[in-house]
Amino acid sequence: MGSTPEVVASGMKAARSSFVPSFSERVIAWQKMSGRHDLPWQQGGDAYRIWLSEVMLQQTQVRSVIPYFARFLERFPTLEVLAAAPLESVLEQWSGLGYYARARNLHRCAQILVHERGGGFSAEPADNAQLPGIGRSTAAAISVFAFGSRAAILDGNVRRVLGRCFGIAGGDSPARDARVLWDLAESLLPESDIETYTQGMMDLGATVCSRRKPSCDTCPLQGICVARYEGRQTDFPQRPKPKVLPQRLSRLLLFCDGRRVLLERRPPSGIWGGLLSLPEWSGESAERFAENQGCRLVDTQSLPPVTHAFTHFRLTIDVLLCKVEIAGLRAMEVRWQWLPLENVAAAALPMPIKKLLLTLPLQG
DNA sequence: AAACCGTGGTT
DNA sequence: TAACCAAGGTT
Repeated sequence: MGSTPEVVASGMKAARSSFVPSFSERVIAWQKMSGRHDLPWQQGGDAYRIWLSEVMLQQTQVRSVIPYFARFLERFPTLEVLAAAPLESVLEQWSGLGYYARARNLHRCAQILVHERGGGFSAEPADNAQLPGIGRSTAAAISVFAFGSRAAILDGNVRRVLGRCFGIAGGDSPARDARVLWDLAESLLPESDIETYTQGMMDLGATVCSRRKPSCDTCPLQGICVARYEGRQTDFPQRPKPKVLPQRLSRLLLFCDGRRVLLERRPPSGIWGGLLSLPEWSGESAERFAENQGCRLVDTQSLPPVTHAFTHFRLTIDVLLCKVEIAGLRAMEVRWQWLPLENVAAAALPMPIKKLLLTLPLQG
């Protein structure tokens, strides 16, 4: 019984189409073979760990996050422990990781989940996107990895992969680009294997489809990528014009009696919001400042300026080191705190301040 | 819409 | 070394 030409033809057609993998099939196959599978938050990830990792990874590289992730989980093993902890201890664990609104939002989010939302996340991305610190992409990632929901992420990696593969360079309207990319991301979702696909898009962007030197020869999308076809990989995504960073100057006081340093709680919003730092000095006399803090000024010394680069400005820090004797414990406002030197490393301090205090010979 | 919000590593 | 870059969200 030979096959009819029609059967053969349709069979060939079916066979042929199965050998032209779809976008998602390419990503999934690549992920299984070449993606990352041993990141700490990929091991038996419950929603709490997945959420924590996604927030820590916002604008932050994997290598930087790994030690913070482990320490944070050791201190706050569960969502309930985190919700019950004081914000101060959360900021202590976050110290050095940057973008401290993430830590404040994380803490608030934990309390909302525990006290108002039945103790956990929803499988529905739109629900989770209502929570503080969780936008559309992070909400989708949580729903995908914790619940297997079918939702699209659009982080920097996915933007770059899609922008290159489909030749979306943008330009005049970032809002329109975002809408196009989100629609594209959703239209490409596979019917199954959503976790592998989502991790694959992230890993592809992080390893193969990198910003400067993409490894197109090992890319599963090399046959369908517009940017590669046109040799314009580095045109995607289009980068905004660099702006001249403003220069700011901050004058800080370092009061130390040989055993403790005087710190001031920063306002809850703005740069280093909610952290402890050295008190800002408006220029009044150091003697007067000392008097107000209930201590006697023994010696002062200007330290070499410290420079620090933020995303949107450069900061020069002038520090006046003041050796003091604490005269008496007067009632201070809660924002003031004498911190023992041995507690500096674990305190909720901005990194440049922590490094300064750990570098200086303040003992004795 | 655009500004704001950290830090460490790479080039 | 200065500039660039990295798993965004909020206001």
